Amino acid sequence: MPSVTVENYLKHLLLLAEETAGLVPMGALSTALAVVPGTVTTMVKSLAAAGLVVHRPRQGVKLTAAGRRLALGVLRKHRLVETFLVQVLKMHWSAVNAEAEQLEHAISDTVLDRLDALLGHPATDPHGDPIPSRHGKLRSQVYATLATCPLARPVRLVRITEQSAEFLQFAEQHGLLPGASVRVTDRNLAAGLVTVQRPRGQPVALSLAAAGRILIEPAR
Amino acid sequence: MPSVTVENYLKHLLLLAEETAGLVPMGALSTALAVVPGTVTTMVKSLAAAGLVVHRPRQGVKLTAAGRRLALGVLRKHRLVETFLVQVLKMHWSAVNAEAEQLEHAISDTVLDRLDALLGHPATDPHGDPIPSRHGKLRSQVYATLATCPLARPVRLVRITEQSAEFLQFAEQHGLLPGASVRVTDRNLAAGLVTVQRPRGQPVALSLAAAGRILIEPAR
DNA sequence: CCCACCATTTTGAGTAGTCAAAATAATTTC
DNA sequence: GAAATTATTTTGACTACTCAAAATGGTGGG
Ligand SMILES: [Mn+2]
Ligand SMILES: [Mn+2]
Ligand SMILES: [Mn+2]
Ligand SMILES: [Mn+2]
Repeated sequence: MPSVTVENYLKHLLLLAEETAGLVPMGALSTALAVVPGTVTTMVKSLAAAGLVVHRPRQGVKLTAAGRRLALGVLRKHRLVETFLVQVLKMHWSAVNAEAEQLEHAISDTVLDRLDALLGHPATDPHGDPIPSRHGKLRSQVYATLATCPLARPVRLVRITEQSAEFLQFAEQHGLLPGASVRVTDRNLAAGLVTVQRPRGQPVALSLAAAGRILIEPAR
Repeated sequence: MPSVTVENYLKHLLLLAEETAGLVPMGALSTALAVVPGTVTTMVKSLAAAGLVVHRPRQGVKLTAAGRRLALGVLRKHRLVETFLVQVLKMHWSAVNAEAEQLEHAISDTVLDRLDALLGHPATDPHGDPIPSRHGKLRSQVYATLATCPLARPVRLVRITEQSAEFLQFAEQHGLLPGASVRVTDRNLAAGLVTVQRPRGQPVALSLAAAGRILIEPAR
């Protein structure tokens, strides 16, 4: 069985691959895992020796099919656990990422299946992140974001890709939850500011970076 | 925070202390943890240096107050998780010990409290094992067992201290569950055999060793 | 009292993962 | 097209466990 460390490397590699074309740079992994770059080089070489990743020195890494399979398993655990924590234990969506970070390594496939059934086989977690299927299918649709969508048109939030507890608390406070319907009333590229209006409520100002992490689809 | 290894050493030390007078011999810990004796010596010395245990060379180990406090926390997690797995996820009581062995190290105190509330603050787990309170109180009553109770009198099973999946499956098949009411009809010390009769059903034969792991109280 | 046996400890070695700091390669900048 | 900057790799060292096998210490039988 892969160690907790290996599972974390593979899962983060999968997440980074989603937002990176081609190889994931070593530095990105190093940042995501909060370890020093040299450590990543060492670990990636051993993952490569185990056939879980391909390492192109000085260029980056990517998962092999075997590595991706393992990573999807961990990600499925992560997101189902998050869903459980919110729906059954009524925890706040800003707190569950940290919890799931540990639990994803401790849950057996048996427990996972039971959890999945208990929750009614959900397709997404509390943040709108898609949950990989039992057989490793991951619905990864490309969405527009609050940073790119047309102005004034009503849009529905489908997913928040920012994990930090502070941001999620802020978002919830302003009704920016998956399913909410809003309109972008202004986008000031110079100032890097996006203004969002929801049906009944004050307008909310977001940085362009934050807006880019809120995925949407046209409403109605 | 203590590592998974340290948590396991402390928890097993607590369990072994329950069935041992005085110091726990190094060999007992070595067996319980499935590591070689020399490893236990090394680890116990480092636990002693951390103030979690007292080590009397060539005699044994015991928990300090600090070590016991930590061990009770782990045991509480273990038993609440077992209860959750049986009551909410409907798993078999013979499967949950192995699952909880991992999860006990991955659950935060926050999640634990929610779980405890969801389950209605249970006093015992599915095996009848007492669950330590949030503040580290462990009800440890001394019970008779099927190996020691008077013959022919009705007794109620309160706790099964044997954890092996095979035994628990066997026990369940013969209705030997916490709460069940039975009578010991015969006890043959020479053959090491105990015969148990339950209200409607065939008599069951148990080894003396197995019978000693089924704790009871007088019924009615 | 001594020897044999058993539990425990010691010694030496290995694996997994990590960091700090120096070396190297690739990319920008001028 | 150097020189400077930045990313990555290498090197050397450390922590936390673990095992195999040899050494040691108690105990209990003769
Ligand atoms: Mn994790
Ligand atoms: Mn999520
Ligand atoms: Mn454990
Ligand atoms: Mn139990």
